[in-house]
Amino acid sequence: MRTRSDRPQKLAPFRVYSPGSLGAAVRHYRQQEGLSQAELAERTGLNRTYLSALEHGRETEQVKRILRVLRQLGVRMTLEKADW
Amino acid sequence: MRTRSDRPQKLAPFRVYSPGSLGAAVRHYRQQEGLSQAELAERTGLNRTYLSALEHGRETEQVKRILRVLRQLGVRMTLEKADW
DNA sequence: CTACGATGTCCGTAAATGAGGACACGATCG
DNA sequence: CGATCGTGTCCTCATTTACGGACATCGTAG
Repeated sequence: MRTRSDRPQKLAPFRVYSPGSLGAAVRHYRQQEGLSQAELAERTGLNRTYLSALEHGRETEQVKRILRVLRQLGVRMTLEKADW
Repeated sequence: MRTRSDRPQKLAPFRVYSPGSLGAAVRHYRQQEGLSQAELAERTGLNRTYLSALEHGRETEQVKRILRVLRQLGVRMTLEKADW
């Protein structure tokens, strides 16, 4: 079982409503993990340049399209640390 | 305050872990709104062909990349009806 | 000061992908 | 049956975008 010693901690969920907020969340979680862009890039097989752009909410027509669809449907997107 | 007459209803949140699950969620919410792909396409200014592909989770590289980053960071993405 | 790590950013290129239009199919309606 | 609607799918074209490499800046440790 799990002891409640060091609490799982109510990790605030991130509300994603734009490419910018998505990027901010990614950066937040990346730093929380103590990873550099380069390390995360390597682990995910992605380009560091891409990650930098992602965190800045740039180059993401795609994300905007999807968020537009969700907004139109009245759906909210949230990100949160999987506490398990 | 808010009366509990017609409950806000515990709308099940969707867990997004792949392009496919994202598509399934979009379809679910679209139908819940009683919209056809064509109508949603018009309202969002997107192409119906694109929406069809999106709902089918047609391996959108973009989404996969982002989900890969989130998974690597141990972050969970969820979609849910904004009940307001 | 010097060295180094982290990050922002620019460039050229190749690949991914959305737009638009068209056609097929199945279901429903009259 | 014929008409219509919703959706899947295919094609082509133009645009978008990620990759890779390189360089500049900034902060910090030595």
